[in-house]
Amino acid sequence: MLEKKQNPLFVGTLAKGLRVLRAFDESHVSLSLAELVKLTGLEKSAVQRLAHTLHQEGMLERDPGTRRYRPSHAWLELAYAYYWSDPLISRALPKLVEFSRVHGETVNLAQISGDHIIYALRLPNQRTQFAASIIGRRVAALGTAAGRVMLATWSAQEVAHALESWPLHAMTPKTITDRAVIAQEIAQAAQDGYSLTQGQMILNEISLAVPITGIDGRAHAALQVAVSSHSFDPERVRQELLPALLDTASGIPGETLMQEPRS
Amino acid sequence: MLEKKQNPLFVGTLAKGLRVLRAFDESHVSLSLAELVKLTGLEKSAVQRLAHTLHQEGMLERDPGTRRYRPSHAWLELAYAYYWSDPLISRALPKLVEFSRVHGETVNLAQISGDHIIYALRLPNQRTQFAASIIGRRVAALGTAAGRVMLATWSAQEVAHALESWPLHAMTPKTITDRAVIAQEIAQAAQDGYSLTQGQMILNEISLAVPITGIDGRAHAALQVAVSSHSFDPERVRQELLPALLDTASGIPGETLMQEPRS
DNA sequence: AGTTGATGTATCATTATTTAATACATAGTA
DNA sequence: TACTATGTATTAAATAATGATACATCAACT
Repeated sequence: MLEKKQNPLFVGTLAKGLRVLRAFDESHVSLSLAELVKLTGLEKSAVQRLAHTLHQEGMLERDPGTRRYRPSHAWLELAYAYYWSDPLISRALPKLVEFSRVHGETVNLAQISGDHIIYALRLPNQRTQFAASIIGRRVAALGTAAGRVMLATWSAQEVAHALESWPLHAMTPKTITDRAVIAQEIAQAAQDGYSLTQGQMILNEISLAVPITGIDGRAHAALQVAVSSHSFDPERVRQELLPALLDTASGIPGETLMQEPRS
Repeated sequence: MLEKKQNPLFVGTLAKGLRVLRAFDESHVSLSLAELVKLTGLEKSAVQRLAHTLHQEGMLERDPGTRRYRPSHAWLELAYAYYWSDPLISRALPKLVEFSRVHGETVNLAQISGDHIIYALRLPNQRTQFAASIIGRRVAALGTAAGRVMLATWSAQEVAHALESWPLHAMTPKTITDRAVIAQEIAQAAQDGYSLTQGQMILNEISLAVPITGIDGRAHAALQVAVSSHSFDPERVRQELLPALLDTASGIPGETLMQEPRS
């Protein structure tokens, strides 16, 4: 039915079901059948059946009154399984907790995910925007200190490729959209071993990121602290937070050397 | 192919795909094709196709060397969508952050989910077990202070039903498995407005929970603090933490009165 | 009240898709 | 080298998903 022919191993029905799940996001917190039809582009009958099945299987809640579908607790259980599956998480979490406890500032673990970063762990400390406090958020990597400091550990070709092809979205009036400037920032981060941004995601926010590097020196994750520019200026961040953050990051091995044994 | 006949709206293929996803948990962090076959009970060919599709669609990572499948970052994105969809989360989060900042102790938001509780928000402060620090964990409700204090706001019939039919698993040598004793605890919690347990989930841990009640007085969520019995005794918890926790919980409305508008 | 339009629900013949068996490929072990 | 377990590829067969359609329900408007 769809124009795109695939490998015979491809199960279209499952892919469609996933499209229904992924229709939910921060601007679509609950969806009616008709809305699902619009968002997924699937047939009304198909959405009816898929949503029914997802509901039966406990993946979607349904409001009996409005008949709208919502994500279920199962979506949090999946995150739980993810956390166990990613070996970096268990190594990083205690260090983040310790940093948060000592410094009382917001600290995050970001991982590269294609051309975005995703926040895998967040320990919010100050009042901040909701989106900036919850895990799973994806942001264009080039626009973040975390993304830049990871790129700073990569090869020149990889950086060049990222600079010309990765997306970049203006989030605040101060967001840098000039890729040449970002190239500079990455080069600077490569020298300094950290990246610091101001007001890129949220106004009046200073963000400091350091890489979590593996044995080959390449980073796929970064530690990041976010502070308000009302309480900090960049210099104070460098003096008070940077050494501790570097220290914390160095205590987190960036790579696993062995595979999991059979279960 | 399965013996169970369903509503014609039920799409079996999608349900099978979900079974593959749900095969991953804390003791199955990565799975080979053969292991997926065992765990899901599906045909090898089916698993081959479903896993292939989930991989194509970005729901499963695959190690090119070992050919084992793992959860992908998409699992965290789903949690992100969940957080936006549940209106309690955005109301509770800033209060939890504030509590955590002021008291420096671990605080959680638990929600009832069938006969289990699920930890929807966690702000760990002290070093503690990994499982106790990450969101999405489900625990038998009767065995937790949070579950008991929620039940304490329910009707006598509901409590009776829960006491006789809900599961209960011994996690530590001190775990109470006598349902009569738990009945007592619930009755006590109904009087006190809080529930306090010691060493039920983790030895040397004291857990204090208070309900988040809606206008009808029934709770579907609870705030819970966990402290080490090395630093606290129950009396000190009651004196130092309980008033603040009650205060925090009372600042979180437990129910929404209006529905979301169309998108 | 009655009409209209939008949404959710139910049914069913058609056929495209999944199925499950099998054969082949590859890798690790004895 | 042979053996076993695991992953991959290819089919014919028929099951199970499809999508069109009809019906039901509800809200808004005249």
